[in-house]
Amino acid sequence: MVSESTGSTRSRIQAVALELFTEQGYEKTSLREIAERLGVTKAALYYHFKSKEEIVNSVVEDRLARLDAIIERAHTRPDDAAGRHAIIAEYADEFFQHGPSAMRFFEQNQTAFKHLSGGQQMRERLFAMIGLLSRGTDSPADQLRAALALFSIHSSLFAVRGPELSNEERKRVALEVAHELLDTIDGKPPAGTD
Amino acid sequence: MVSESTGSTRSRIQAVALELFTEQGYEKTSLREIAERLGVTKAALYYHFKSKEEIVNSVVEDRLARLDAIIERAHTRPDDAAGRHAIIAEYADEFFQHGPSAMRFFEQNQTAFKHLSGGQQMRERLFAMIGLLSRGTDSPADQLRAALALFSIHSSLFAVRGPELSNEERKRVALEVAHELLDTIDGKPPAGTD
Amino acid sequence: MVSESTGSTRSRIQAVALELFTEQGYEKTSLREIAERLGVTKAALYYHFKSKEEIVNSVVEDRLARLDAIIERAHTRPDDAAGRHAIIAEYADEFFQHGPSAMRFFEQNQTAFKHLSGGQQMRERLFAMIGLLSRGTDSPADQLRAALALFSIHSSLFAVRGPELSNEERKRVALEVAHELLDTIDGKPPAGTD
Amino acid sequence: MVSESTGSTRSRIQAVALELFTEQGYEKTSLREIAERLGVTKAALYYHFKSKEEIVNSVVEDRLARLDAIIERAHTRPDDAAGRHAIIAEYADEFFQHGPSAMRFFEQNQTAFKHLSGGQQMRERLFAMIGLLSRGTDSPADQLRAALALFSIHSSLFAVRGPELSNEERKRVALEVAHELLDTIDGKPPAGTD
DNA sequence: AATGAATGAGTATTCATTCAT
DNA sequence: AATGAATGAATACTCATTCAT
Repeated sequence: MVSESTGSTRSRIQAVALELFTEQGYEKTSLREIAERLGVTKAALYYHFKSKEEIVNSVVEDRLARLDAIIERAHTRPDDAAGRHAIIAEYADEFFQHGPSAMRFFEQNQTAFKHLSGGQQMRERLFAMIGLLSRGTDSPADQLRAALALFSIHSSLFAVRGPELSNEERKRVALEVAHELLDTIDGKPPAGTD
Repeated sequence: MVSESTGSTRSRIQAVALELFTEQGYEKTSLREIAERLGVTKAALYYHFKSKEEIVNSVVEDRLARLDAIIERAHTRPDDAAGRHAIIAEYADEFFQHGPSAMRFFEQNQTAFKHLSGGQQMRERLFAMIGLLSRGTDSPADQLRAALALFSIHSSLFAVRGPELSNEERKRVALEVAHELLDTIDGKPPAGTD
Repeated sequence: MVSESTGSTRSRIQAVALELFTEQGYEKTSLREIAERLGVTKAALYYHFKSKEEIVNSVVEDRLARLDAIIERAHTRPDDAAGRHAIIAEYADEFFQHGPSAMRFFEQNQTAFKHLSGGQQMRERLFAMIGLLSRGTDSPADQLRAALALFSIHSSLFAVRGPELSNEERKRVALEVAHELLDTIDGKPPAGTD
Repeated sequence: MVSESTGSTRSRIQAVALELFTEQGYEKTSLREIAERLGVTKAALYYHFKSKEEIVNSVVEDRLARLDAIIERAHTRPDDAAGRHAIIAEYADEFFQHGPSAMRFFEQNQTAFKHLSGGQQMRERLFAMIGLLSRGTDSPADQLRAALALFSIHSSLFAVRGPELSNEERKRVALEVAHELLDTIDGKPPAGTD
């Protein structure tokens, strides 16, 4: 209702939409609600985006681009513990910098995302990450370790109940646990783990 | 359109609802759709349940009861690696026996569940499980390990790409990784806990 | 707004829709308007018909059936002036009995009907009639005469300005002119025309 | 998307509008659609015309003027078969020269035209033409013959199925049939009608 | 001569729910 | 144990139109 005219209308729509979609879910959030929060009419949303789905896609788009960059660099890294550490570290940096909101958005809307083009691309990227973290092994256990290493980053936000943990601390903890998981991959644990 | 009339109408409603809610999400699934699949009218659903939410709750209810049993038994177990193994093993048994559908249902509908009483209870139980798996430690890393041990069970269904893995094999893999995580908890191997 | 409960709701919807579609056009007539005239809600319309288009189709359906019957009988008639007289007479009977409303409806909504399945079928039937009235000749002029014979029936409603003409009289006039046109077909004018 | 920039924007708008209104109907055609086809914005349309209706009126205007000229000349012609031939010939010339598009536009949008000032004027002119073609007779049958003579011109475009007929040929056929109709007018029925 | 941004009123359609039978 | 008929409130989306630039 109040229009704190920060930024162009287009990006204000994206911000409010991201927030509401995350809180209440994509389906449950109506365009009326978004418009009201911004103090504009529904028709204004349609001036900037041609459908509800397009709002989602536009929000997802730049996270997708950043993920793609990470994935590209990951391909060039050595297929060993050190390489995997580097990959997950980059992912954690991205996640804690721009990410929590976008990722929570994604996790909170899994079913909706199944049928949204932006969502499907997100899925693909995550599976690509997992694949890259478990390159060179076919072991099911290793694949699972790679997946959990990734989830370690995501989960650190809500699974760790420590009341007043900074994001920096959460990231450190998340990486610590992720490293343990990644180091077990391939049956070649680094020397000093025992 | 007419499902095989197996079981009472009431339980057929629950089964179809669970399936559709999981596939398409709670919000996206309409009572009309459920009714049509069963070959009855919407009004029939209202004979058996007094609202859409109540269908969800009734579906969740017995899983909740079983989870409660597991949690109760968990309280009596020793606060060491062996105890944790026993807890997670029981959880895995439940999950792979009745569970995948119910759990996927839950994971696919996180936002909806935030505002559904059955969902909130599910959340509580999961956090209780994580708490029990990391009893006796305040370490954030340990809490995260406990959470990931739980997610190891859930993730084994989709994160492991092995094409033709049986549920039995998935369970074994999930527990293998879960054990690694749980065994790292506390840095104080069973002895010094008392 | 007033609900003179004549007939089932379903057929009252059809009647009101036909009337409004004819007066104002299909596109210009909203379901809200139809519902209001009937004193029901829009949702009630959707209980009886699954879309706006379906209302049109259902209205057109029985006229279509009657037209088909006429066409079928027309096939069995001799391919001469007498046969053509019989065909057009039957058509005129149908038109003046049930028809004016339905036909005006059709003529007033030509563009809409192009994209409505019921409309396309109507078109087909009319062209079939024209074809049957000009069977056995390839002469363009004859085809045109056949078409105008048909339009003679339709046009008699509005083209004849005589203020207080009964439908019976209009039909007689229409058939008189139609006969002239049909009798010229095929270069075999009936004996006394020259 | 960008049309060949032939002619001023104003007349390009008229051309595209006429085309779309005829194909899809006035109501169904949106200004957005027209603007997109031209590669301009909707607001540009409003620079040239002050409303949607005004676009229609402007398109109709010059046809109206030409019709008026024909009607004026018609008044001066003798009230006999030869005079009527001259009138209909002039009308056919106009119709086949500029007309088919404009006339189809009119016929395809009858309901819309009822409430559009340009449309009402078109109606008037057509009835005036019919009146002039049946001057001097009160016979309903003659009025109908006059109307059908006019429709003969219009119908020749679609009612004659001859695949590759030129407009010139269609005109000839149309006039042949129109003449037959007009020659019967005047209460001087051919011998055998009684 | 035109655009970018927006609006107010409307559209068809869907939904969860109710209730008399 | 269920249906047929209906409702009120909502939804995504579209339209003709306006106006400052």
